[in-house]
Amino acid sequence: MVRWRPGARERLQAAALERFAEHGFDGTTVAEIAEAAGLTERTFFRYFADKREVIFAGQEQFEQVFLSGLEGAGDDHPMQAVAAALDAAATNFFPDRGWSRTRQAVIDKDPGLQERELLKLASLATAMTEALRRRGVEETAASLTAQSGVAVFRVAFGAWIADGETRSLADIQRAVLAELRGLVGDTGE
Amino acid sequence: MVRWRPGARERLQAAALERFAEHGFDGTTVAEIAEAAGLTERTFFRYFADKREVIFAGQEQFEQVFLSGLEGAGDDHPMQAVAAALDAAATNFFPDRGWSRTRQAVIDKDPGLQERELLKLASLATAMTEALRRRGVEETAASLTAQSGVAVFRVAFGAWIADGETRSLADIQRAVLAELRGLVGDTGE
DNA sequence: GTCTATAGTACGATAGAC
DNA sequence: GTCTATCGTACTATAGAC
Repeated sequence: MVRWRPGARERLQAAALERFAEHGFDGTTVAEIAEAAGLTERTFFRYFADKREVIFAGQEQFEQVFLSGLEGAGDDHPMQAVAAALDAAATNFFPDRGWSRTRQAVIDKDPGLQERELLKLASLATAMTEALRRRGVEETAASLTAQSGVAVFRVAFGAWIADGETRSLADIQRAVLAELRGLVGDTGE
Repeated sequence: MVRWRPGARERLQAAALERFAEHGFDGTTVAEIAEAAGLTERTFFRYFADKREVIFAGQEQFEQVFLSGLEGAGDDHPMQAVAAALDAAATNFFPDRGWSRTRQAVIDKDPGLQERELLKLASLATAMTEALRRRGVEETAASLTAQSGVAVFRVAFGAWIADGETRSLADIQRAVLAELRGLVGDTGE
């Protein structure tokens, strides 16, 4: 007989997503999530700094995939390094489109979760900015490139989980990036 | 003898910013802010949905200036319309660099306020996306253009409030936009 | 694991302005 | 009388302190 079953973190995350999807984020208390996972409220907060974090765990890994993609890129134009990072992220991080759809539907219904998502994406942009700086890219350029990359990811991800979409995330990202080039590049000043 | 002084909202905002700057966001309670404004906690929440909102009031006006700038633009390339919106916003909305610095310093110290700021900027991007759609711009292009515009604003605003900076926000924005064009446009695929 | 401060909600009471 | 700004109280949940 074990004193506690392993995988507490994962059980909490699964229970949370399930209940959020059914009763909404505000309609679910931390106590309910903990109980469904066979734990106490106190334990929940040992794993997650706040209630929202249970939806965003694994962020470090997510960021890491982008950064590895960046490092792996050659000594190219910064925007090409970001393109490589997007490719690396798409092929290494999103296995299950259905799960992504459920999770995003939960987030899209709650402003508090949207805030947290934006903070995570901003943190990703900051990390990419710093990585570009380390490659010798100047401050403003690094920041703009990183933010453009995140914008491409956001738009592409939204398309990827749309109903009926069958292309891979990597394919969509390449298409979106090409479109961005056309939009921003030749404005015929 | 009047029962209540006018300008309750403004008094609350001023008291809040002052105290946040001195004791931090977490180090200030709603009750303290209300008391400093000669009101009660209950009244605070009549004006602001939550504690963070007191820092972000006037957002509708801010958004409106961007949208007016967009509408005012001719039948140009979408990115040029966004450039016009940025110009309009810079010339009509930021009178006091010192106040902006204080406010931003408060925000930059608190992740909760950063989240809210990102949500507001995302809401601005959404509004600009919809305005572009109304001009006949296709969905993905509208979203990318709007997000690029907001990215330019963020980077330029950060530079504008930096120590020693003397250029106008409008000037900085034009420079940043030009840099973005160079970065995204000619990646020599 | 218990205790507590704070944020935020719900419903209601009061009282001046008109 | 209606409208609107304020305040009172009681309550729940989050989150941090002990």
